[in-house]
Amino acid sequence: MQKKKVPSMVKDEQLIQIRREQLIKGAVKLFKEKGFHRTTTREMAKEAGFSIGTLYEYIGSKEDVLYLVCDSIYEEVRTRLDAHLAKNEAGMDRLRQVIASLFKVMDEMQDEVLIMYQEAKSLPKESLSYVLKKEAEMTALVESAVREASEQGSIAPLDPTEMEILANNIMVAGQMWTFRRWTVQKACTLSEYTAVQSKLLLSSLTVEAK
Amino acid sequence: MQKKKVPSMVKDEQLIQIRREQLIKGAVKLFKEKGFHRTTTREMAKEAGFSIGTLYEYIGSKEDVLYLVCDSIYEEVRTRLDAHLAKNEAGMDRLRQVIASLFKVMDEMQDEVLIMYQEAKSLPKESLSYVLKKEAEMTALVESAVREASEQGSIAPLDPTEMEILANNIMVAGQMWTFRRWTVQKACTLSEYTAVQSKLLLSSLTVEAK
Amino acid sequence: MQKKKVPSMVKDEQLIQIRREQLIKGAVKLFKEKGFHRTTTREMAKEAGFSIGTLYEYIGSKEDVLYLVCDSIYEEVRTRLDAHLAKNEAGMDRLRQVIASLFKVMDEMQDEVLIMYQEAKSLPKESLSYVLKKEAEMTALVESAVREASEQGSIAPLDPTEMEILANNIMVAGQMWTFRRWTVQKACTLSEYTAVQSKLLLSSLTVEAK
Amino acid sequence: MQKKKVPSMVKDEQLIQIRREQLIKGAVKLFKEKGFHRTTTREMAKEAGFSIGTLYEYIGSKEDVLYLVCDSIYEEVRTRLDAHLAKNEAGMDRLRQVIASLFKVMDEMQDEVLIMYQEAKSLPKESLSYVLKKEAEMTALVESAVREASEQGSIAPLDPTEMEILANNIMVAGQMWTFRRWTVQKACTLSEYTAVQSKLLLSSLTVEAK
DNA sequence: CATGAATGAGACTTCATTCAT
DNA sequence: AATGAATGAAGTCTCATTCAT
Repeated sequence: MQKKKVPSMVKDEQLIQIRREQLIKGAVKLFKEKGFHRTTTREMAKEAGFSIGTLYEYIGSKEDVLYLVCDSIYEEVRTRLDAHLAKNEAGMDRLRQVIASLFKVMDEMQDEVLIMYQEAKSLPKESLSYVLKKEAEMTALVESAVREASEQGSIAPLDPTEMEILANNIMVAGQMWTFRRWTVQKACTLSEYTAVQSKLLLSSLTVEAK
Repeated sequence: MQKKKVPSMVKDEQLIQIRREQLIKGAVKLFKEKGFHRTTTREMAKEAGFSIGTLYEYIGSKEDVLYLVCDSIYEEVRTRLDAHLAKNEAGMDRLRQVIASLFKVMDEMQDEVLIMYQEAKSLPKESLSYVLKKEAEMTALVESAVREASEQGSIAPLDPTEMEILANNIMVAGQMWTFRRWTVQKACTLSEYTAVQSKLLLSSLTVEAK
Repeated sequence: MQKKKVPSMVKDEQLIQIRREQLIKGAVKLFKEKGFHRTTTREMAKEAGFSIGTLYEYIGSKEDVLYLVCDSIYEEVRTRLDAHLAKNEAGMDRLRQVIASLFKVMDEMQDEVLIMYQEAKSLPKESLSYVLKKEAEMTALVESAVREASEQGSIAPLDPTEMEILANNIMVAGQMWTFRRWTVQKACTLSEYTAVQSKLLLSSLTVEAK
Repeated sequence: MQKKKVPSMVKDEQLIQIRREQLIKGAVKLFKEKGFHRTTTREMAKEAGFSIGTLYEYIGSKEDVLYLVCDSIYEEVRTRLDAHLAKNEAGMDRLRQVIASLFKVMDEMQDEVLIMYQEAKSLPKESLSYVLKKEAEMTALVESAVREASEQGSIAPLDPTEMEILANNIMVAGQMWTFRRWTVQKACTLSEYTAVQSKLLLSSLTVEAK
């Protein structure tokens, strides 16, 4: 569950950071095109702009690249989400804001999100746990917004299980925008999608004015 | 978009059927454990109970096995779903029945469903289209139940986009039961899950008695 | 050096003959198209009109087919050559007749001759010896015609080595018509070729009238 | 018809040259023993002194080795022939020199020549065309010597078709020394062979003093 | 630190041959 | 005598990883 330490032969921490950023950027591009398994280490090195030998100065195995990519994607998602959620609202408004932000971020990072959900399963067990934990943290964030809204809501409040499932529904609705894109992005724009999902998902928490 | 014809050197159609069933059964087990890419053709043959030479009497390439597996899973899902939906109800009851049945089938076929959603992307383009089409058919089935319920409902009816997205939400809620199992199956049983999701997903179509 | 006995599980000698003729005919067609090594036993069986199991009732190994084919071709070449040489001439006329007949047969059996010269090397040693012996017999036939002509000639006779080489030159001239066809058949017709080669090859035995 | 570019993963052009020379040398030895089809890529690598992985750093496919071998043989034949033909003679002497040189080279490179004539047919079409073109160039060289001799000759000159066929006869006589070696090398030494063939092949261009 | 040539295990696939029916 | 499904050795080629320079 710990942040896994990816081994490197290089001492200079700053250089490691730079090289890994290059690496991740190239790898995302390649994984997007052909998936993790069909991408070779040589291709990764080339796309990153260095040699295969150098690649192995900064990672221990091919799987490390996948871990680096997944970790970086989650980090980025969190960063962006936090940025969107900077101004602190509360209750129902907060929840709507969370949904809108989540969807926005999912839209901005479509390719990365797709990679996460399609390739994470290839991570070694330990790395997978770590990534799943991060995902759980995000769900918890959503859930806490749900809880707040529920408590403040004008309707009979949801019980804990219901809140947990609703939080998951919201998360999945965000992911749906990318992994069912062929259907859902043909039907509407992101803002329409956000509006409709807010209505559908939150109707158990609201009474619409007639 | 056509059902792809997987080539075989064997003439006896019935034998082909038998062997492919053995093959699919073994492959599902292996894919479940290690994924498609990490499973070798030899392992597939062995698990199915025949030699590598025999394997290639019944398929043209490794990818054909994945196609066979995906196709068979969808076929099975449809068959089971149709069986569950035999008795014809209507309106809101019908929709609740569709949801319950869908979730039931997803629960029964957890491993298979997981494989579908994780490996389908590795299918060659054409086969992928075919599989996506099958998935779209199922979504359409759900959507028609939504439409019926919406029209009969006591609340302001949903517009077409809303109905489409709701149908997708329902489909995804079914899949969630398997691919977020570590979260959601820890929180509740299938029947609880079904009850909660019915409430949450359908609240936009119902007014709960106070 | 003996005519090799190709093993068969079948008793009926007549049937063996029939099946092997079918087999040879099909094999010649296939070898012509793709060579011996690139032709599979399955293809041979199919082209011959029976199953792979039946094929192995009439031969012991794939190489046997090649032997059968080569043997049959030589047999055919000899038969045709003998037919052409039926009317007995003598001396120079005989030699000219031998050349013309040889070339004629080579022309008629181009594909077969090509196969012989390209695939014979793949025969097992023993079979190869046998085939080479047949070829040596034909060369001997030519050589004897050369000898006769030389003795009867109006010019200083050739010594034995010269005669042997001349005989080989004549044989090779016949084969050239097929295996250098892209050059030589573009330059002239068979009868022109025969005339020219007779002049060139036999000029050491003749004095042309001035 | 272009010189085909055989792909390599290695950048150092000089190293490519070295490794390919090792490869060709080993391959010639193996092809000599068992032919192209019966030689495995592993054997090639081993004989060349490196691993199978390294082999594929320097070629794209097994067929590339055959092409490399054939190309190299022709190159070598040409180089040697040109060396032999350095001193410029003319007319009949030139033609005799060409024949002697050709035969000499064929004798020196017996194994290689045999490979060329037995395996070239297995080259992919394009490579085959390229090799045939090289062979045509050599024939043209011979033909031009024939033409010169014919024009200078004391006898009625040959017409173009006759000259072309004579050139082919000379080429084939050279090849005969290797591919009918079991007959012809038993009968005489190379210098005897050269003398006899010069007499036989060129008698149409000369009048021998009595 | 960077490079890239070398390695070899192991992947997929073919196909000659057998043998029960 | 005919069939064709089954077999598995063996072939070609890939690619993650190492290590000398």
